[in-house]
Amino acid sequence: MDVRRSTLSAGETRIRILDAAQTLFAAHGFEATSMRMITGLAGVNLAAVNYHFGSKDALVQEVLRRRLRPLNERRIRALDLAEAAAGGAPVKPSLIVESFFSSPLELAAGSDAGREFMRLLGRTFTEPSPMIRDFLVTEYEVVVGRYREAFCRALPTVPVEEILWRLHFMLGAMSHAVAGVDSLQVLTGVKVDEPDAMQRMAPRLMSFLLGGLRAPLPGPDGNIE
Amino acid sequence: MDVRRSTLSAGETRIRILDAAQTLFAAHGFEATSMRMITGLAGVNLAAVNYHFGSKDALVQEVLRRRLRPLNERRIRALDLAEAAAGGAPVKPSLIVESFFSSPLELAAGSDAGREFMRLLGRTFTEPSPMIRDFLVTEYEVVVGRYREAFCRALPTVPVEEILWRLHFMLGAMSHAVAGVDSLQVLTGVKVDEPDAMQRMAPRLMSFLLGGLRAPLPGPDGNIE
DNA sequence: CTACAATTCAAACGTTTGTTTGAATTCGTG
DNA sequence: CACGAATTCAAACAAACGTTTGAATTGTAG
Repeated sequence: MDVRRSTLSAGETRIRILDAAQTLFAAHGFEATSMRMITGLAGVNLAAVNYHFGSKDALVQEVLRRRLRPLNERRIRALDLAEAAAGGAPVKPSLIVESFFSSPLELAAGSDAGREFMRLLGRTFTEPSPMIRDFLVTEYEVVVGRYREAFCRALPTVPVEEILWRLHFMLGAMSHAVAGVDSLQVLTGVKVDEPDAMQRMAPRLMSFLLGGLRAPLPGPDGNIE
Repeated sequence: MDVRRSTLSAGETRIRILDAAQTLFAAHGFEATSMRMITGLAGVNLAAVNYHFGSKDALVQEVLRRRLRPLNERRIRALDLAEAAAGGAPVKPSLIVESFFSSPLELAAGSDAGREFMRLLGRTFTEPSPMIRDFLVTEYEVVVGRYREAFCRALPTVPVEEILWRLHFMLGAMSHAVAGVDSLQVLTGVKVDEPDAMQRMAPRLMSFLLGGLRAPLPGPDGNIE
C-alpha cells in the first residue's frame, strides 16, 4: 500500500526496536515500559521483540550494550594514548580523569540520542535488579580495572582505598549530572533538557571532579581540616 | 493462638506496612515491589494498604515523607543555627555544605533503617515517574531555596548559575554514595553494605564535596586551567 | 518457478498486577 | 453489656503483563 511497509530492509526491525526501547526506558524506566509500548512506538509487531531478542531482559541488555561497549572501548583507547604519551611515567591524575569522563560527556553533548542514552545509563546505575547489576559489572570490569591501576600508579602515596572512594564519588557526580535528575533540576533551575546543556555542563563538571580529586584527605579521626 | 495476633495496638499496622515497604522498595525498587510482597512481609492483610493509605502511590509518598520531612527540617535548623552564629555576616561555604550534608550522612550512619532509607532516597532521585518527581519537588522546595540563598550570600562574586551547577554535582555525588550503587561497588571494591561503611565514608565525602566546591571555575571558553 | 528459511502477524496463553467488595471481627465508649 | 465505628479478612475484580503459538507472508537461493 504505502512505501515499503513490508520490506524493513534486513535488520531494520531490530534497530527500530532498540531505538524505541532506549527512548522509552529513558523516559519511564525499565519496569514501567511495557513490550506493547516499545513495539507500538517502533511500529513493529508485539512478538518481534521476543523473536529478535528472546526476552525483555535480553532487550534491556542489548539496548545498554549497544552504546556502552563502544563508550568503554573509547575510554580504554584514551587511556592507552595517555599512557603512551607519558612513556613509562605515570599519567597525570587530571589526564586520567579527563580520559575517563570526556567520552561520556561528549556522547551526551553530541546528539539527542546520545543525551538520551547517557540519561538512561545514569539511571541504570541505581537499578536494584540483579540482572542489570550483573550486566554492569561485566561491562565495566575491564575499564574500571585499567583506570584503577592508572590512578594507583599516578598517586602512589595515596592509599588505594582513598582512591576508590574518590572514584566512587566522581562516578556519582557525573552519573547524576548526565542523568538529569529532573526533580532537583527544577529546584536548582538547572535545565539539563536543553540541547546545549551538556556542552555548558561538561567543563564545569570536569573542574568539579578534579577539585574533589585533589581535596585534602580527611585526618585519621575523620577531621577534614 | 500466639501473642496478640489480633491486637495490633492502634497504628501498628500502618507502621509495619511502612517499614516493610521501605525495606522492599530499597531492595527492589518501587515498580518491582508488589502489594502482596509488602503485606506479606508486614504480616498484614492485602487490603490493609488500600485501607490505610488509599493506593500504592500514596504509600510510596508516605514511606518517603516519613523520613524525608524530618531530615529536611533538620537541614533548615542547621542553617538557622549557622546563620545565627554568623550574625549578619554570610555563612562560610564549608559550613553551609556541612549543614546540608551532615544530616543525611548521620542518618545513614545511625542505624540499619537509616542506611536503608538513604539508599532508597538516593535511588528515588533517578525515578522518572511524574508522581515521584512532583513529590520530591514539593518536599525539597523550601530547603533548597534556603540553601541556594545562603550560598549566593556566601559567594557573592560567583555567578548564581555556577553555584547551582556545583550544588547539583554535590547532590549527585552524595546521592550516589549513600545509595550504594552496588554494581560499581563491586568493581571499585567499596563495600557500602557494611554497617560502619557510612561512618568511614562521611568525612571522605565531605572533603571531596568541599574540594569540588572550591575548584577553580572553568574559563569562558571551557578551559579549566 | 520452486522450495526452504526467515520474518511478520493476529490471537491467545497463563500470571500477576493494584484495587474493590461485603461480611466478619475488634475497638472505643456510653 | 451493648452499640456504632474502625479495622481486618478472604475472595474476587478487571486490566495489564511478558510470552507463546501456528498460520501467513516475505526473502533467498537452487
